[in-house]
Amino acid sequence: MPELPEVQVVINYLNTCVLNQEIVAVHVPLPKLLKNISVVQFKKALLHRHFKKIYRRGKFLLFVLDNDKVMVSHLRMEGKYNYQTEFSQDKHDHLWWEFANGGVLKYNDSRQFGTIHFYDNEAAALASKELQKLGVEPFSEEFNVAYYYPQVHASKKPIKTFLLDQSKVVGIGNIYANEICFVTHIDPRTPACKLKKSQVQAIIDATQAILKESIAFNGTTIHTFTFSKWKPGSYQEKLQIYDREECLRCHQPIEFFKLNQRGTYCCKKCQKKY
DNA sequence: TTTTTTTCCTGACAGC
DNA sequence: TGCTGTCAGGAAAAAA
Repeated sequence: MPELPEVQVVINYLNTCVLNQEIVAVHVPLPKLLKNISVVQFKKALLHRHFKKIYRRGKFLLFVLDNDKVMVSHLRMEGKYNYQTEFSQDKHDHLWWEFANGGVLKYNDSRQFGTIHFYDNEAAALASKELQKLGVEPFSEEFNVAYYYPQVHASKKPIKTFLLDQSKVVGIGNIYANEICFVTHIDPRTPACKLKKSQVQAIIDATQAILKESIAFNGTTIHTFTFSKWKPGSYQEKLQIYDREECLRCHQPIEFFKLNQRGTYCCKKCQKKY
């Protein structure tokens, strides 16, 4: 389940293998993946072009073509990219590009939740319905107390749910939201508005530290599918509370419950509710 | 307006 | 073995 670190790792990977290669064929066996363009138009738009720049905004991947048009991909739950030097089709490969050098980039998505949009240029992509409402990047200078605290203070949502809100700060998903609450000793159910400025600062610091460290470990891989050629990350070994039964700090059993339909972990002793 | 619930989808797994 | 039910979760849409 890709959150910001996983998407960044994918971006780094794609930049090593598919940049500046001429696309000679496009296959889309699952047309519903394409949200605002037909299969015919999509193929026509990509044929004989190449990707000149690949980067991310939040959890969205932007593939900029040499004619400035942009493909925007969101992996949602299980989407993944695999590059192969020789083509072999795996189960759930829903889209792939063949390059002039013989390489193939495949998009694989067992749950079919991922989306692909297509825009005339970067400005149009960034102004689109999906990207336009995104909040600040967690590694940017804009992600600071002056920006975040007033919004946290104005919300009655549980803090963990608030952290997942991509219109405030992008990139945090369920796993890292759990980790951030644990590291900052805050019960995930605490209403956001109850938190002090110093705690919001601690959340900002923890968010940046955790996401950064996870990228260094190639992200978190919770579900590994045998058909995937994608090299899994190893940050799951560093997770302090997600998927654990006993607290690393105090060895008490960790409480597990659903908070707004999301699996939530909390150590009653180490995390305080306000 | 803000927050919560439902929906999308398939594979893994538990229980019978 | 094989069926049924439940769960996982990002984000849009619908409901409260």
